[in-house]
Amino acid sequence: MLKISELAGRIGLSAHTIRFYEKHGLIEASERSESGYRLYSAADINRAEFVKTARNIGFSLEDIAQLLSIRLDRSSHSCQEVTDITRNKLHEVNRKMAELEAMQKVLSRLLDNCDGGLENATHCSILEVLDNGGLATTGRVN
Amino acid sequence: MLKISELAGRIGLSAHTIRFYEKHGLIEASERSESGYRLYSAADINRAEFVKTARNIGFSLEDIAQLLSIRLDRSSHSCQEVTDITRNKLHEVNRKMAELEAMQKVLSRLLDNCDGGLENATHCSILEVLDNGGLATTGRVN
DNA sequence: ATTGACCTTAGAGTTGACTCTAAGCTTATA
DNA sequence: TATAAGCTTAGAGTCAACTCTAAGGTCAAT
Repeated sequence: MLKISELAGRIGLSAHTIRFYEKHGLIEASERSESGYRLYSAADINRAEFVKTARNIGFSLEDIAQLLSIRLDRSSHSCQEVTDITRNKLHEVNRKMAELEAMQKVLSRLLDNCDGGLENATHCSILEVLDNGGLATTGRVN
Repeated sequence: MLKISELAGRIGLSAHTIRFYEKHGLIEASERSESGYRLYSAADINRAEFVKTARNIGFSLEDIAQLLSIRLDRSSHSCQEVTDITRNKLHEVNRKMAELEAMQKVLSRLLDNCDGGLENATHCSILEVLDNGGLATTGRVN
């Protein structure tokens, strides 16, 4: 049985975060010591590690709550429920990537067109683009 | 001179958001009507459009505040100050992209290895990976 | 004159995932 | 025995960028 900061050290979270996860139903201590300290069993540790792994991959706490409830009673849930959660997450990641890629392209182009020297910004091309509502789409299209 | 919701309609923001931007020093109404309504001049509109364009590109409100102060007095700022802000933003975007790419890889691999059928989740490979601390890095490396 | 749409302000609420504080027990070490 | 480290709780604070609410004043049209 581990105390909270032992568990924390083991899985790489703070004790604060573990209590926070507990409040959200993700992690629990199946026992308490006489003085009320949380005590984590091997099963509790596994569950906490599951949470940490899922979090590392990028699942939200809500996703993880769902995954945990499936994990708790695998036989009454379908494999599809798990892939659905995973696929939704992948879609979300893809959407965000697309957004970031668009930003990346614009920012790189802004930098390409601006020398960035120490002279004053009177004719700074980046400021001009911002003033003119964005990059003109004349010329070649990517 | 435009009233706030006219400006809002013109640049595609809500009146709420414009007031919010004003509170943060990004947008201002250079005049007020007798009854206290905000009135936006052509210069105010340009500034608001600058803000909107920068926001669309992905700059934070803080970045934009800096860009605006440069724009307000271009001759006493260097072009480099602008490229620094832009380059920092690009780095930030690159970092986030790398994170998302890592997530994307893991999620796709999880889905590849799982059939996602309607049978129960007793042997769901995704749950197994989560239980075992993540994807094993045996086999080929990407 | 009365709607209804629009404006004002100050300030609170939202989201997600923490992060920290305060006040007070408990346990281990010197 | 005293001190420090660690635990408990409830609840507040943080971040960014909105988003909304309440209570009230203004304006155009009927």
